[in-house]
Amino acid sequence: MARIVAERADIVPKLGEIFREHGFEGASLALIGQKTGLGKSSLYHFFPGGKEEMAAAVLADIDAWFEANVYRPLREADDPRRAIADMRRSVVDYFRSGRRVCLVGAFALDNVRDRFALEIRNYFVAWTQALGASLERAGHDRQIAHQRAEEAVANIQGALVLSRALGDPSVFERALARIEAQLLA
Amino acid sequence: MARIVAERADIVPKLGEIFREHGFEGASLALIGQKTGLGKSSLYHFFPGGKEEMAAAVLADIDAWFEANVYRPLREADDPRRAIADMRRSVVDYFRSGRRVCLVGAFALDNVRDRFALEIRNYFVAWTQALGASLERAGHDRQIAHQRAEEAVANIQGALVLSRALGDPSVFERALARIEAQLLA
DNA sequence: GTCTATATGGAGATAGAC
DNA sequence: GTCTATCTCCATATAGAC
Repeated sequence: MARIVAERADIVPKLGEIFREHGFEGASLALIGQKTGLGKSSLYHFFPGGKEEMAAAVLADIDAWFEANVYRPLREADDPRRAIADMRRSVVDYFRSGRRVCLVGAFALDNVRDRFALEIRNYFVAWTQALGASLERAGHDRQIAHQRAEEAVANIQGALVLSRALGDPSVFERALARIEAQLLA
Repeated sequence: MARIVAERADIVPKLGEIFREHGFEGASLALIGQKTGLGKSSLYHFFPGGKEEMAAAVLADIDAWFEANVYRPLREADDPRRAIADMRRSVVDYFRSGRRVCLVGAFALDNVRDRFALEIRNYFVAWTQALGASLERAGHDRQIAHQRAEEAVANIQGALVLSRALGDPSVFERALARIEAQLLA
């Protein structure tokens, strides 16, 4: 099972952290090599497409994580209100109370936005639709459910921006408490 | 008055647009030279500190604009509720219904965040305090006013992220209508 | 799969003439 | 204040041995 040699699957999460901390352009191959402990040759062995392929792999990894841990629970849970409360916990945890940046949100504001426009779009569409489905099953009108979901997803991003700008994780936690309350109201 | 030769004051707004569109690292000196019509020498004549000084000048310019057009009206207007409605209009206009990125928010998520940590922080603190002052004068408890202001400022950033990610300005406009309604409620 | 060495381009920045 | 020419450095990416 566990091998000494590197595998793509081991590297991708590390790449994610590096991109989160330094951004796409700020994550030089030298830095990536340093942080992953891999030489450039190894990196190109795993990702022949270079940095762009690395970022794409990270985005796919993020998508898979949210699909399994956020979207699907929202869509399929027996109790939609409980699923929303679970979402809050997952999200606060995932973003480390706002200390961790949302890579997709950061990409959306960044120079790379055009290169990953589809992935960025899909992330937010999927989240909004899954949350909308939960709200609908919780008894809301379809239109209202979608509106509220969109609002919540946007507000989470806003909380990430502000809490990072102020260097204050409590901003994020308070915001997520409010967002959950609004969703459950 | 109006001279042919370039002045710092003429260049800074252009720099702002370039940084908004391409990010700090994506705005190469070659690109800046191209878009401003100035050679590198001229740019270094105006900004001996290079790109960092350019970005600092842009942030100072943004701060001055918000101070004059947003913060001061919020603090000093006779009718605080009217000031909040004016803020919404100013903000929708300024961000071109979400088509224009908030440079400060983008910097907050970017690699350059540490270099401009103070300016980024001040932007959001000033906005939150000015809006909080308006809400207080509108009759809210000090604590509540601050909370609501922080929430609104964060939500505006979230609206910018989402509307850009979806490529849909209507997301931004709807969000700002909601935000205004929540502030005036 | 990982190493060392290297190609090549573009980045930020500067010098000095005009 | 703006030009042309140039410096230096580091970026991404590749080649080929092991």
